[in-house]
Amino acid sequence: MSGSEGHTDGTVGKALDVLESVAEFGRPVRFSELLTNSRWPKATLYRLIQTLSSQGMLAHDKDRNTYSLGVRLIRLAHGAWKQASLAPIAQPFVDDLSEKLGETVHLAQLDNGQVLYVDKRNARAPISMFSDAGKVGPGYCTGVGKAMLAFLPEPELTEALAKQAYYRHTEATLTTPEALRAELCNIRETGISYDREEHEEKIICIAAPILSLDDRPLGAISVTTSLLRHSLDDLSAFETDLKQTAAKIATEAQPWAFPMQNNQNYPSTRSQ
Amino acid sequence: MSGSEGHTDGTVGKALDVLESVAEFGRPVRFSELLTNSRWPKATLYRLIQTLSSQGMLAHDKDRNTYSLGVRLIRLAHGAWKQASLAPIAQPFVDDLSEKLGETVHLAQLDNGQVLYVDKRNARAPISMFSDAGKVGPGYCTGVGKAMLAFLPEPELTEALAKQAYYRHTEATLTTPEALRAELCNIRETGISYDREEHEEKIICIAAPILSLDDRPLGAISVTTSLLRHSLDDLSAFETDLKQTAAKIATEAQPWAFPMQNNQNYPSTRSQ
DNA sequence: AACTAAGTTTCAATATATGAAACAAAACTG
DNA sequence: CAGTTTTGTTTCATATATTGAAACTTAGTT
Repeated sequence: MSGSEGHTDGTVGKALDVLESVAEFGRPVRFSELLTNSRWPKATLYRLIQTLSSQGMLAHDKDRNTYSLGVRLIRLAHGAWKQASLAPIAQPFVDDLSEKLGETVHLAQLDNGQVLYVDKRNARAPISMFSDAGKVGPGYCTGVGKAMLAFLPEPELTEALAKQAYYRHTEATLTTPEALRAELCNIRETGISYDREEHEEKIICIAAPILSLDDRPLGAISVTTSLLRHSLDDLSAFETDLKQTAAKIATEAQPWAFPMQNNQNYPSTRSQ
Repeated sequence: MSGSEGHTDGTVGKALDVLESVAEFGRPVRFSELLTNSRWPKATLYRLIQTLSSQGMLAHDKDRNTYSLGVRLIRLAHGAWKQASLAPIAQPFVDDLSEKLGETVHLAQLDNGQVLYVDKRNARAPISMFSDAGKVGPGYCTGVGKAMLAFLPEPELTEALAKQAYYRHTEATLTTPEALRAELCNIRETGISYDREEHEEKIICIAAPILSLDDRPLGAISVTTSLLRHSLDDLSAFETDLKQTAAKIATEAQPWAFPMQNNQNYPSTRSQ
């Protein structure tokens, strides 16, 4: 129910929107379920679904008459992850950092005002693949989100700020664009962003942006921990390592000349 | 250059085809490069690319005028991975198996006649996310591929066999549909499939299909090793564990009633 | 068997995509 | 730095694909 409903980009836009609805359900879904939530009439939706199924973007379960996201997406995403995400480049540096600090490390990028996690290392335990990469989170109340927003140049920043949900997750959540803007200003000066239980009780994090030569945010990297184990002051001890890692990734990323994930204005899914 | 060129599924099909071409390049690509490999005239391709970019499926680098796959795909794929892949369900079992055997374990599904890896555990070393999941491999010369093909019911099998590249990777590669059919017949009887250096010299593997109640292949799981460390005979010692793991995953997957990845007939990318 | 809901097909009206060709803007070239 | 080539963008009449109300079929209920 958020976002600018705007542009449909013809049939393709509609088809992608359908894909997004199926994704939102998070489970195999029936035609009629999609229909109730759909902006398009029965026949239109029906044909879109047929097309997507025949294309392998949706998988149709004949027995139950349900649709899920198709595995073709996984194949395509692998390509996206390799060519348009910082993850493959950042991998060794993220490894080093997580090993040195022994805490959970996140690597994220901006996607349409939201945070998209592209890599992660858990405190211990090797983690398994897609379960974490590909996840989305809010921009306005996460360490990585604020770190990237803080360095977004003006036209885009306003757009991104307008897309935030400003839902009060905790006492500490910043719930107005004004409060957020002030915080971002501060972050831009220090080059470091904190999440002070703004997204989840007892969970804190320190994050640094990964910046291009012209100071545009390519991504962000963060160290997350729990108040049960560390205080905010403890986190600040990670600042130097974090900034160094971010700098290394930025250097490495520069030659590859990263595609700015700009100008995207597809109807966003829920964003809290 | 392969596959059935056939169905375009209107604009949506064309757009997805463009996406696929960008994926095939594996690097940021210019409009003109896409144009040379494109079946559509300039203006058409141009508008498709514009639409895809505005939708976040492609990322446009203004400076270099190149296009890459967009991060939106990663978000969508996360959904696909969670709802349409065996990976989340199989995770604990794959963990157990890889820990017990100390060898590389692959979890795969069929996608349009090809093998799509949806999870992986390395012999040691925690591996990072998308770097492995999302990869594709050939069906006709991998352990998991043959394990799944062997249990494909007739109409689909013929279709799948027709999509194989039959490229001779090694001496041992089966390079004709006939030879493959014979091998599949054998696999169906034993319930176990071997890769005897058919894809890569010195690399061998043992695989078992993960079957639904009506014996359709939901996926396959394999243990891979090198001839430098193990013989084919050694591998057969893993048979019991492998089959048990496959059975456990199948049981767990049943209630979720898996979307059969059927009837897909989108123009396949290169398939060797 | 009668009823209801879910899924599929039809078809004329309409919106959309098409693509040849003209145009504009970069990128070379001498 | 004018001239030339290549690459990228726009135009517009035409062809085509999409639309959606309604009819229809099939599956599920009572």
